[in-house]
Amino acid sequence: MKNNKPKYKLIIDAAVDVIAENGYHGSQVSKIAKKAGVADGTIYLYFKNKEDILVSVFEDKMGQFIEQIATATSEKDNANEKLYTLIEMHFSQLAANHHLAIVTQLELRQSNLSLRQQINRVLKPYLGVIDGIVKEGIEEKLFRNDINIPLMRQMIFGALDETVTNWVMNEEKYDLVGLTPHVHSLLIKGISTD
Amino acid sequence: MKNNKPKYKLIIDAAVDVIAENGYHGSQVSKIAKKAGVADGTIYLYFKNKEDILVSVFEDKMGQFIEQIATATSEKDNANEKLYTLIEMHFSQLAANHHLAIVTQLELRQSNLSLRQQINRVLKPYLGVIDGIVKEGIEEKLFRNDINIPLMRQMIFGALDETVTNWVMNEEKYDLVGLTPHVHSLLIKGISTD
Amino acid sequence: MKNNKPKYKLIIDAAVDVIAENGYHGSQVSKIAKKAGVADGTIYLYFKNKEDILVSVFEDKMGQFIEQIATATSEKDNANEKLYTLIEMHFSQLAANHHLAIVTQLELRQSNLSLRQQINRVLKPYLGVIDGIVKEGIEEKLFRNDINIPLMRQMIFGALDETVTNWVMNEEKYDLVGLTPHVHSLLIKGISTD
Amino acid sequence: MKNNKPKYKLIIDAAVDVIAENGYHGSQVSKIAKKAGVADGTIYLYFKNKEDILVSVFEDKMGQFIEQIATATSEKDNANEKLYTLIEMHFSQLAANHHLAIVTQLELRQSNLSLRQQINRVLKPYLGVIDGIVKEGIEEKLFRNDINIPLMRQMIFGALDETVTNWVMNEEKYDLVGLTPHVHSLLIKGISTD
DNA sequence: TATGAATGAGGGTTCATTCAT
DNA sequence: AATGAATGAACCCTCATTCAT
Repeated sequence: MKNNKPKYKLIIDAAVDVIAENGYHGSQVSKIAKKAGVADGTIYLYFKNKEDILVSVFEDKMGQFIEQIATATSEKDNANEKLYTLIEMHFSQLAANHHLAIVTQLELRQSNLSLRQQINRVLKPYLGVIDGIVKEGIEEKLFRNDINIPLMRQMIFGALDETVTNWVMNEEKYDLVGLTPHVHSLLIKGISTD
Repeated sequence: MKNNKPKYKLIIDAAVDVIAENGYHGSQVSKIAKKAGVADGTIYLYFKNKEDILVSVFEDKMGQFIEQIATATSEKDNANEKLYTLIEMHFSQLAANHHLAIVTQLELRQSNLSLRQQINRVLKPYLGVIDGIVKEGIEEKLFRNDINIPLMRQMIFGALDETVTNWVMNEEKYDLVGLTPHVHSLLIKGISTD
Repeated sequence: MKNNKPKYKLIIDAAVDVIAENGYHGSQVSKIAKKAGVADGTIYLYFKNKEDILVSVFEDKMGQFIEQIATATSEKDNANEKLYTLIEMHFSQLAANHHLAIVTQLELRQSNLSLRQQINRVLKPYLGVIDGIVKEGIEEKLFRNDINIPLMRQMIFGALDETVTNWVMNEEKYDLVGLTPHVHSLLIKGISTD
Repeated sequence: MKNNKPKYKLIIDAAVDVIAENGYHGSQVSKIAKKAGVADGTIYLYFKNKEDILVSVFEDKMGQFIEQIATATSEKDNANEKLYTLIEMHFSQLAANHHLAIVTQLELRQSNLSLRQQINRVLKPYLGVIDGIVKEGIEEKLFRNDINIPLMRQMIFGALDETVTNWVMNEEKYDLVGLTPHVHSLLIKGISTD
């Protein structure tokens, strides 16, 4: 219901900007309300509490993020290409959205455990996409069949996430998307020479 | 009767326990002082402020953590074995210290940027150890010579970190150390069948 | 039932009472809030910080004090009568307001330099009134033309201030306003017999 | 007893310097101890508490101040000259001792009521000296015999004190001692032309 | 006498949330 | 639906004083 309201969207977008500009701890509800052009109290007509705003930011933005990746990978023919596309889009979407990258990689991690768990819940479908690619790769005999799928998924996600975080913390000074083939190659072939 | 441990150590150890039990935001200085058996004011004879306690916890505990790994890996003969040992010890040390694992993987990440940057500073030597192993592997021709070392290091660290975080968030229900050969294998050989 | 006074005024009046009763250092913000019948946080909707309450008390109360004196003296015909009126009103206004007298003569002086300088700023117009009377007296040839005006103003203010402070410190046991003719006479004619 | 100890003196002198340099509220006991070259605890072998240090500073320094003035005035032949000498020495002693002037005129006034009352006790003898001069002047028929002596004393002290305070607050930019004849003249002859 | 490590009470201020309008 | 004034709980840190040595 609330997703259809324009104010809901106004507040979500204001929250991303405010958090990116002021940091997690500098983002008071009143500041978000001001940026969104609504009264403080209005926030509570659309969100249960402050944490709900943050979760909703993540749901909303990551929802789109994940959907884009899910759609794009589904159009590829094999697991190898799908993984490449996933990496490329993971990087390109965050590289294209400065504020969102700061919020997801740095600011939202400063939240309490409860929020972190809800964020993980939002990430579940993305992890599902990765799982699907790995499974498909095994079926296609492109990937080894002795791998622990959840573990592989963690490694892929951990590698991408750490790469993006480092890029953000280094003030986005280099070309993130350009790392795609290297990351893909390392995940596919590993580090070994043989 | 009295505790002979130096107060500095008492406070560090108390902080780990209190943070693990109450979470980052539930860890008031007074709670740490009480657990350490000292007065609130005594904390400030040994630490500049609350953030300094947290940084010191990380420096102290991670300092040992890193040193153990550095020593153990240096005793191995080649990069392959060194990487295996690094993974195994990374997992085993955190698996052996429940509270420390919670603090490093979950609670300390909820901190502000300033603290995060200090934490990264402490991690530098560990990243240096990983870099060293990768370089050595290339020299030994065990590892491919076309890999981007900082990227590889990020992927290794990201994979280990994500694996431990997931283990902690899943309430440590499975055997973390047992994942060592799988993680090692994936990093070394990648996911591909050929 | 509810108090219709604006909160700003409620807090100012509460502050005068609380400071007079508890002393400067015994006047916690929470005590002032309680006396004013508002929440602690409400104070900060009307005042920047605690010091701002104190400055505002002085501005508000002394503003009225000074205006009364300025108006009354302007209605007198010559500098001599104006000086008499100034002394009389200076004494009578403080004698009529027990709490205000304690606050201005004793408590507000226990403040830090920054507050003291702001208090001096508020007093400026009063010192200007005194200067004006002295100048007028010189023009009217009632007062000597060889006097240093700032010095004379300091002496007049110092004499009045010291007289009121002594009266307050002696628990207001005698008639302050009754001293008017003596103080006036001493300022006008000096101590000498010739 | 304690007055004979060198450490007592060391601490008193350190206190004057520390207060003049750091202000009343910036003068922690530990800072005074450090400046005096003794341990914090040693302070409490010579002084009951912090307030006692401050009272003792005033007793010690003002004791000398008053004694000098009492001696010098007693050597003059009539009340008129004695008053002149008192003003001159009041100004010159404070003008000669920058730190002491700051402490007596500004910093010590930021103290609580109890300390202020003790300071007044120390000032009593000085007020007695002024009283004596006024009485003598009346007896010598140099001064009017209809004046209220305590009031006159307040006015004299108030005038001198206000003059010195203004000089200190104006960063001692002009010649304080040079004001002596003007202040004397105003006190003796008043402001009137006749 | 002298030390200085240890104590612990005390308070200004912020900000998420509410509710009367 | 919308407002925004009002609420009040929560907490880090300082520093005068003590006391075991």
